[in-house]
Amino acid sequence: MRDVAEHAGVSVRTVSNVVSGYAHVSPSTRERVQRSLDELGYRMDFLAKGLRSGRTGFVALAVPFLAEPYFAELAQAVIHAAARRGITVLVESTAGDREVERRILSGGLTNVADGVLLSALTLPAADVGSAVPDFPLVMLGEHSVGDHLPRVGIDNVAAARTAVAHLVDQGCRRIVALGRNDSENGRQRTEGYRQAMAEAKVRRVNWLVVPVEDWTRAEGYAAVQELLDGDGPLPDGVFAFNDALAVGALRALDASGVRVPDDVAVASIDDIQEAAYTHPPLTSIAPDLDAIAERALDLLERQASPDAEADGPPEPAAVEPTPFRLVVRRSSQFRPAEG
Amino acid sequence: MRDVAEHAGVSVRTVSNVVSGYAHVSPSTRERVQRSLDELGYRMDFLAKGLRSGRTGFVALAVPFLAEPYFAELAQAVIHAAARRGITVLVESTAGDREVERRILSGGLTNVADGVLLSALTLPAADVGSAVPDFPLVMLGEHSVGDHLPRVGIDNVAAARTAVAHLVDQGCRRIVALGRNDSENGRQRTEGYRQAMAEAKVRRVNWLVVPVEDWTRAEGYAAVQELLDGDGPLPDGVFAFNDALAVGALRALDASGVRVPDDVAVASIDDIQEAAYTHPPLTSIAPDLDAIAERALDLLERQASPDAEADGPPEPAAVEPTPFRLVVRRSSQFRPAEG
DNA sequence: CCCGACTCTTGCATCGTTGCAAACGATCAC
DNA sequence: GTGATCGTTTGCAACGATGCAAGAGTCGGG
Repeated sequence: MRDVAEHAGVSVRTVSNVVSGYAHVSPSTRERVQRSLDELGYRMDFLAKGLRSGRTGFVALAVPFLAEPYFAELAQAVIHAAARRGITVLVESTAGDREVERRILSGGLTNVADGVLLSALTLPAADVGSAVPDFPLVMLGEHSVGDHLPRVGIDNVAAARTAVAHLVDQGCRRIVALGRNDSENGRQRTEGYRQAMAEAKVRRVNWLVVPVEDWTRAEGYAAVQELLDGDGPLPDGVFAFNDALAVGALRALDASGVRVPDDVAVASIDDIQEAAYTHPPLTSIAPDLDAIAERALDLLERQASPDAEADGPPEPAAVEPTPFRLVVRRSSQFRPAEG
Repeated sequence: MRDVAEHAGVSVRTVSNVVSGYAHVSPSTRERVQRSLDELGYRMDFLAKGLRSGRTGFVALAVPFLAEPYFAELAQAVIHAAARRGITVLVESTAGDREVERRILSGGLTNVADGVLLSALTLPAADVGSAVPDFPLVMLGEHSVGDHLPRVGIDNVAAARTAVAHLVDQGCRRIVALGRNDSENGRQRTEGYRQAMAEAKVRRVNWLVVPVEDWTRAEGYAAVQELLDGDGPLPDGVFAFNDALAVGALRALDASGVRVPDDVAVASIDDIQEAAYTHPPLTSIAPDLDAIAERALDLLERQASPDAEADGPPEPAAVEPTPFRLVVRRSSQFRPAEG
């Protein structure tokens, strides 16, 4: 910038004014500086700007596994939404490591990013504690890790209930819930399953929740395989906690010659792009990723604004779940044999 | 840092020495400073450090679509490899926008990142020109956009040839190549297809290259649908340029009642995780993503090192393609009716 | 007992940019 | 003609860290 100033015969400060679009710069000066700028191929140093102004224009997004389609699509949505605001996204992959998530929560990314979006998969509430972080933070997906933290996501209980109710509507009675684990998300989706089953007055003996380690295709495959190998009565419906599990389940059912949806109906949550191309196409709950991304960024900006501390607890509207919809495809077109 | 110095009763410089692990600091001082550090919850400012030292510890990775599984998995591999070197990855999504890619090439990320990894999908060679960028840059995937730029990726011609040769081995004769477009990658994979067909002495009349816009599931579906609706003879093999296209193709074949692999064998390139769960499981060429990530980072580091300018053109070894292997699954188990 | 060598600590300048407030020149109203 | 006002430009300091080189203190050898 110093070079540019010299080349244009003005002060460094004036160059800064031109670059940052300050109003009171005479057209002639502006043009002259602009020419020097172009001629010398000047590029602004983000670091210095960030150091001086305290804002970097970065938002960090931490997800457990970027290679999992759901998170990849979420990241894409966030990047897109951020780009429209002139914000660049820094994507971190925590690998589901509790330690990494904790480090992020305790401010490991401050100074690098103006705000942090954390999609914590494994983080137990205990780790979060009740400390409110000293930097803008929004939790994605989890809806009760800590009530004091702003968060964005669908209502997991309602989503699960909707999916299971749909299976019930199709005539399924013996519905397996696939995917319980000790995550908050897992608990909530289990609860949604329970509610739907209770509402439908399905007899308790037909309730079955199958636990898995991770919500991956491999786990879904293994769990269903085991179920089929067992000696219990076969289910007529599978509600997978996410699409990856459902994809694994579909493969296992297919491998064992169980027909979907004729013998077993399948539905799940996430509606990743892959879901429209499975065999058969998968019925799934589609969260509005764009809405999630937009709202998350809104919340970050609100936290960053100076009057943030004035309004104490987050507004009720801020924690209202984002919308979702049920996308019905062939996997759930179950019609039980009459009689 | 000033606060810490005051709290510990030493100078700012000494605190800096402790933080950066300078050798000549007395144990007592070190411990005292360390205690103050912990007590005040000191966190180093990346920006200031970066501004002073000229290195940020960031590497930027630009891919066309993060939501495409192949790129998500590639990003995951890069993030993982970078993490082991203490490097943080900044993931950009260019949305396949030529303008965005060009901006990155002309240095839009300098100062933010120590180096840039660019996976350019659409960028024509003309845009690259022959100008060598003034910052560390490594191209991913593309293998002849500009010979002067270091690049990492598999040999696309060989990969395509291997996949097609495999289909030929299975007895396929009328093999459709699905995915030509005007990208460099597309040209190379088309060339590999041609070579394999020629080597197998397949009659020209059985060669067929179907063009598509993007390498997505939807395009793969549409292309195959159109093919089946046409009045030409049906193929007995499909070589898709990537797994996404293959997934779409499988779905279209299934929807039309064409059996895979009995009627048509399918193979493609990428071996994304999804490939093991399609119907039937998809035979695919698996590039070694970890090797790609490692080598790309190596090349960046070499460019960043001070003696980089000494050794003129990149070493031959640096441009040697990374390894890949053929993963055979059921989709290619074609056995033609005898006679 | 003094001096050099070594260890530990420190002050100053600096990276590239922007906030602040003053300086400058011109225009305007009285 | 003079003071107030406005638009335009500028110098200085600062953001938080590190490179450099010098200062303070300690030890051992001559």
